[in-house]
Amino acid sequence: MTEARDDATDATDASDATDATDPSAGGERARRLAKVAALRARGVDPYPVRFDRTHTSAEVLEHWGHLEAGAESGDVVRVAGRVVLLRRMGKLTFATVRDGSGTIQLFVSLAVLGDDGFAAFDDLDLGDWVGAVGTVMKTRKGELSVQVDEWCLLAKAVRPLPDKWHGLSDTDTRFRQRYVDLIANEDARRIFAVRFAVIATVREFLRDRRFVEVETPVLHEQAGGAAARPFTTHHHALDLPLSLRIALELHLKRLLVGGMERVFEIGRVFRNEGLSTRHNPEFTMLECYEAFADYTDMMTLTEELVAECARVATGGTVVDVDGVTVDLTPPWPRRPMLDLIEEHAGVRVHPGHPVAELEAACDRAGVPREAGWGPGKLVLELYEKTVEPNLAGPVFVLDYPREVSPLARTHRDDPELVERFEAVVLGRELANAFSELTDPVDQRERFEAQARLAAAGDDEAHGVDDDYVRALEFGLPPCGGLGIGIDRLVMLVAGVQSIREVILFPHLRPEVGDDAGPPVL
RNA sequence: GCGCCUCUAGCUCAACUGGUCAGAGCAAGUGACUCUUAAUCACUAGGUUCAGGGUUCGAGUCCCUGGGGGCGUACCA
Repeated sequence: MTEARDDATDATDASDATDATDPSAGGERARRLAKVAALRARGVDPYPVRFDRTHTSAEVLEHWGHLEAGAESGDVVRVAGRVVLLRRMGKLTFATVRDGSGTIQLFVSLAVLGDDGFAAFDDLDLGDWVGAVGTVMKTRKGELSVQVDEWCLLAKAVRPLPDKWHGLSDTDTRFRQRYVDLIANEDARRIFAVRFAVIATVREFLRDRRFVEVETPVLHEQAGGAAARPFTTHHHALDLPLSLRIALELHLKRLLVGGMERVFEIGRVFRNEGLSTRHNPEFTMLECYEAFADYTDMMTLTEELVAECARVATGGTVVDVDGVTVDLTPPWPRRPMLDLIEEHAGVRVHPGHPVAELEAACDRAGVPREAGWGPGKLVLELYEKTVEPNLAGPVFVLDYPREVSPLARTHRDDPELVERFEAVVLGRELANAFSELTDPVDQRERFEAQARLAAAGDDEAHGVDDDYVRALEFGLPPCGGLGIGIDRLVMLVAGVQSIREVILFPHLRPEVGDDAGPPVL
């Protein structure tokens, strides 16, 4: 028994009263808080200001990984990380320490540190952050290690780590306390590494093609660019109702009017709708616009971009999502929507057909419909209910009804259709793109049609954006636009089924209970 | 919003049809151990079985209400 341990034990006893009301980890948190007090009493700061690190664990492996078992390099390094495993052997302790790059073993011996230093190291708990100074060596069993000459506590953890083998699997806790998930679960760290790689790849890919990254407002006077219910808020000083954006589209196209020929934005958008494995109220959207291009150019861009993300994230263009293999290698098939409906529902429809006929087609296909839907909406419903869920993909679904696409250019060959596609993978929309509508008169009419829907009670339709039409009146060059849900792209290349797995802090109902409350001291 | 499933120690999980059933592993405490690798070994402690009602001689188990989560569905161009 060392003096330090005596202090800690006494302090624990002194704070026994807190145990009964401590909501976390039984008495473990109180015990560790008592250690913090004991450290301070000895003049040790359990939360010091900084540490000079010379090497990450990966760098130690890179430079000294070749050492022979049992060899000492003689090179001194300073490493830092969280203690995730401890193996105490009496006068020798092995600690596995993890930093952002991996893990490194600390080799800690009584003979080197002396009684006090060794006893203090023995007082560490799993989860504590430490900094260590020592010689790089390899144990007789061949484990690369730092033989510790000096060390210090960098941050005391007062809550215990989850099970070191089984990790943390409770989804509620994993998402609410993502920090614990990231500590405990290798797969969580992997998924977010994929996410960061995908976003970096998108930026690099588009910059290589001379797209300029821009930032546009999140607060809109009038939400537009998509069919969705916005969140609303209020600006106090201006006494102005505002909406959070539901898309990036309208501002980006204004920039093309201004002469910026290729722009993109990766930004958060917000939609006030239900939650599911595929929907989070706020999610990250990529939109890019290219002057003088049309939707066929956007198809090429899409398949190349997605394939490149998959290559960077996984090394190849064939991904596996829960046992289902998807080959993302370009080119992807391009199929008109009306052909697909004919294949899957056995009926040749067209948005130019009479409403009664299309309603009958829906009824025969067992697709529920609402009174008042126009022909375009009926055709779209037929597609979404009978075709989309069955498309393994990747596939480009081409040429949507004009009525349901108020921002897309009328099709060059068919006035009832627009030049629009969605990329579908595993029955889900991954990308949405058009040859953009550039005619200000046509655009105003489309907006007015939406405004009539809104007036009729459709809370996902929006009114006329006068400033946007004014911008078009200055001349929007012919252009193609593309939107990709980054979260869904990450899900695809990371091979996960829930959007919550790829969002660091997914939206959940408010937490109940007192575990997150103030410390009981 | 609706339907189904689920909630047991800090973590991961047990407990046949209601009947010594509140248990195990990890984590924690004590002890042994100078080459471990999820270290090992011995001992110890740890619970409002999500909350509140109810049925019963008896409820972790059955019923009701509420809460969290999951899945499906609706909504989601």
